[in-house]
Amino acid sequence: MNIDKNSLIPFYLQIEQQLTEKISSNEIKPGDAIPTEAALCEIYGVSRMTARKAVDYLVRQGRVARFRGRGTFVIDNSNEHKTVLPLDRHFTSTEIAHELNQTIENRVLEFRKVKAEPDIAELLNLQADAQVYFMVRLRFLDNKPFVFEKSWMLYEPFPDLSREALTDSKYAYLREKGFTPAGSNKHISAELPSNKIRQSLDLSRDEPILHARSVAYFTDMMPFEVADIYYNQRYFSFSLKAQCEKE
Amino acid sequence: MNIDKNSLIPFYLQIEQQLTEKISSNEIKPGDAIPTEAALCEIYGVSRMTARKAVDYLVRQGRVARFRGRGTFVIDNSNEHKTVLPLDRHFTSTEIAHELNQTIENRVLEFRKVKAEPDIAELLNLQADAQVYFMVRLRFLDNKPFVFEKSWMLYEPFPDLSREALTDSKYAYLREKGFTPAGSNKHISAELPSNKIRQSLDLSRDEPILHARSVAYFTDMMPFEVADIYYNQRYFSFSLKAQCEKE
DNA sequence: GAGTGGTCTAGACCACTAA
DNA sequence: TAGTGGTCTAGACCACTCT
Repeated sequence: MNIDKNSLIPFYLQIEQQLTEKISSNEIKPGDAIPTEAALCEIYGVSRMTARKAVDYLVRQGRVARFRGRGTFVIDNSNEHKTVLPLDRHFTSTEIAHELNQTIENRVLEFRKVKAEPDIAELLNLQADAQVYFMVRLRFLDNKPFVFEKSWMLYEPFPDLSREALTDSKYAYLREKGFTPAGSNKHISAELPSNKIRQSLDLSRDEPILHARSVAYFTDMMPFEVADIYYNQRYFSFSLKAQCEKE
Repeated sequence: MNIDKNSLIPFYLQIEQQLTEKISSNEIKPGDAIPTEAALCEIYGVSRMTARKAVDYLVRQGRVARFRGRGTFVIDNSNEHKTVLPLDRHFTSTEIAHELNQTIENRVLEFRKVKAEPDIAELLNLQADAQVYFMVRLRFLDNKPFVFEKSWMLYEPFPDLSREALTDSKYAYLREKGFTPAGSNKHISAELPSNKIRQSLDLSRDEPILHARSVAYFTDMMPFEVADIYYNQRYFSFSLKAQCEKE
């Protein structure tokens, strides 16, 4: 319950470690408040900026959440109550919503034709500057936003793609047109969200988020869509199956 | 090149947005230094703490890296030079190392028998307090740390498991014993690393990391290992394939 | 030695919450 | 109204790098 002011370890790190210890050991339980910033200054004999910096790290690690006017509280990080969504299945959100008996909603934030940037064009096997659709969708499961999705899709075979089709089901539209999506390759990373994505997904500025750059293809292996997908891990947990051998 | 001091948007956010814009538009290119903290104070007419806070966010987003005594530089975040490792294959690191003609090294940091905590016991279909192996490994591909792995494994069928077997290849050991790993289920999340993991993987304190809670099972679907795996996305990029339909 | 980022202080004013 | 976190200032000393 004290810091060593002669230590090489910065004050804020020492304070963070002690708070972490108290949370891990359940001395401060999920739902409980940690000491207020003023209290931390008092307890450890540091300035408020230093106390805040210690708490900053706990916030970023997702251990606590701050509420102005109320206090800073320990978060229950267990996945127990989160809905599990598979990362290794594609175009199945509608199915999953059915299985779970939950509603699904697609909100189309942007939809227009653009010239493909070089990296997108290359992934789609197009000439640079070819026309593609660009769309941004925010998707809700049970009224909770679960993905923010920017995507670039082939224009040629789908000249009549509409906002309505995207609001309904992109998968259904493609099948109607006689194309069968086969799957996608994804590259997964952990990132901090931009402001726009953070706000859309109803996240705090400081929590990291899962990001996938996905390239989807038809059964003939023709790529038809490149997407940047951001997954909301606040209410959802994302799973995948790994196999030992290639088939 | 100026901030609005009457805006409701905090100064540090305005500065961050302007820097982000300059980096995105390539006005400041990868490898270039952004203005020093003193310069930012001068340019925007703010105190140093405010200027630093703006840069803090860029650091966390992985856009820039700070070097004491030298400056703060824009990072090249393209995946072009990263080695791609599949998340949806299990126990294949040795194979992959072979394919890439790179070395693999497993450093065993801890290895002992412990009583299984309730959550681990449940996942392994054991009684609470049953004996299990607990091990921590740091694994290197081409001398770069690519995963930090804490795992709990069945003790019963493997009374002679040794540090040496873990240093060599866990997969090979299991097959020798007549057990055939079939795959694993993983839950993926984005997190900020603890100090220990950060140091092991040679990361900065501020970059988010991919985490998987994995449950591995044999061909008869018997679970044999629970693992917390942390993936280093600094030198590696992690991929997976998604299918459209269940088989 | 000059310049960089890393840490820290002791204040300040503000917006929001709860009693 | 009292207490909380959110932002901000104008300094300070330090460790490190580069020349």
